[in-house]
Amino acid sequence: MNKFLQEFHERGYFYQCTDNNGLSRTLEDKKIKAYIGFDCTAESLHVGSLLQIMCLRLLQKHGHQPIVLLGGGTTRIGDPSGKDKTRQILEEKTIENNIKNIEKILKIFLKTKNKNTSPIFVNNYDWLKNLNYISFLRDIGKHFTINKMLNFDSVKLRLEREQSLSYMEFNYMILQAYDFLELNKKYDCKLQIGGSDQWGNIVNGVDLIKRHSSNETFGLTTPLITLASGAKMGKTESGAIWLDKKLLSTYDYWQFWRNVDDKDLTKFLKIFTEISLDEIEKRKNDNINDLKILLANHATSMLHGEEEAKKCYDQAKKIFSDKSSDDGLPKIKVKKNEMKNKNLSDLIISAKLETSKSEIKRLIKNNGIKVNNIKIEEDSPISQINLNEKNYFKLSIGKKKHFKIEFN
RNA sequence: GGAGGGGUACCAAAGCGGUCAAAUGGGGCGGGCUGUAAACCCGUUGACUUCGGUCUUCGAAGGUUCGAAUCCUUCCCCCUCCA
Repeated sequence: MNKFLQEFHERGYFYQCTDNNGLSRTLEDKKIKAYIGFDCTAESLHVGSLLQIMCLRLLQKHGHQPIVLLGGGTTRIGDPSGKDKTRQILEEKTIENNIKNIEKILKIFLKTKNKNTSPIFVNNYDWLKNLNYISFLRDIGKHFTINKMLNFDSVKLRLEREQSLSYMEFNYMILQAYDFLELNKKYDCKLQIGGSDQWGNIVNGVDLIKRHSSNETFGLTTPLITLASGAKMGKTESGAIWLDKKLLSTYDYWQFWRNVDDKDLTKFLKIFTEISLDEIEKRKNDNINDLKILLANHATSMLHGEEEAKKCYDQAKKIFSDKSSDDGLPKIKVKKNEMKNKNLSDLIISAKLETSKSEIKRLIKNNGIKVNNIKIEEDSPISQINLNEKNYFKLSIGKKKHFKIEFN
């Protein structure tokens, strides 16, 4: 098997392929261009898209060139795959904005130095916006039979549940297939990769290209990654794990990886880091917490850089290992005169660490708030808090959130 | 178009004139145990409060009543069945 495909399998990226042997041969033959489309309904990507990003990097590693399709056109329609309801239609401006942001994030992950593997960014709005309806139906529409379309899961499931499916959404798969055709024509793109929910859309593209221009292309899908808890990758209870530090701090991103379930650890090391499989195998009996740190460091480095990852590690170490040290805690500056007659709870609210006083009371009652590592029994004036010689005190909310409150 | 059923907190779901800030489960948060894990156990889960209470909330707006999530009217939305 081709090396790219082999690693694709070994790392747990593989779910389905339209033609394993054919693809292997093609990849072996020469370096190709492959594309992955990204949904632009949110302003950023979260870790749910990270596997796709890793695929792009893997392509680069093996000398192939990734094409990143940002679906400016298709996002205007909404993919019905896996959805019970029509998505809210987004404003044009929002979509444009999302695309810019997402592109920025992807550029962090992808290598741009080597011309042969540097990613090509495309926006399908460029070719979809000017389609002529009649000629599109004649050229493209004739290759799709309703009989077959009705059998695709994205459509079938909707209909079976008697959920309405608009004609607009029904066309989504045709547009995605057309994207592939367009990329095949323009760039000789031979492969589309996507999540397993994209299988139908991808197969349609491969089919369309064969019928339309008799070119051979391939589709490859990745499994849906779930957490051991059963939750989908990306959205945790406390919010999505965004890949944008404006939405999720580097420290919290690091912590996400540091806190993965034991059962997910090896799987995640394979999928979300580029540590060699030999190395992972060799270290599999290491202390599990060290391995989690390894995962966190690698995953964070890839997105925020090694230096930032190191900072996160140091910060975590100080918070959880050397509890005595207050270095590296997030600092919150407070104006002394504004807080003169205020209680601790007022300070917490004004620093936006919590939003409600009732919540703070509850936390206090449940022993959740500490000042200088000592549980506090009740809300009390700030003036009673002992500051250390450097004019700050340490505030802890729960076991994992710690802050340095400085006065000036 | 006709006939029914329904919209309750983060989600699911009970309540069907006062004892309802609203059962129960999930989720969240906090605590315990531990390894910053999982499992388990306990507490908590509208806001404000001088801790006496006060204010806002059961699709929306009105009304009946001393009193409404609960009854009436209108409107909006969703679902099921029939055509």
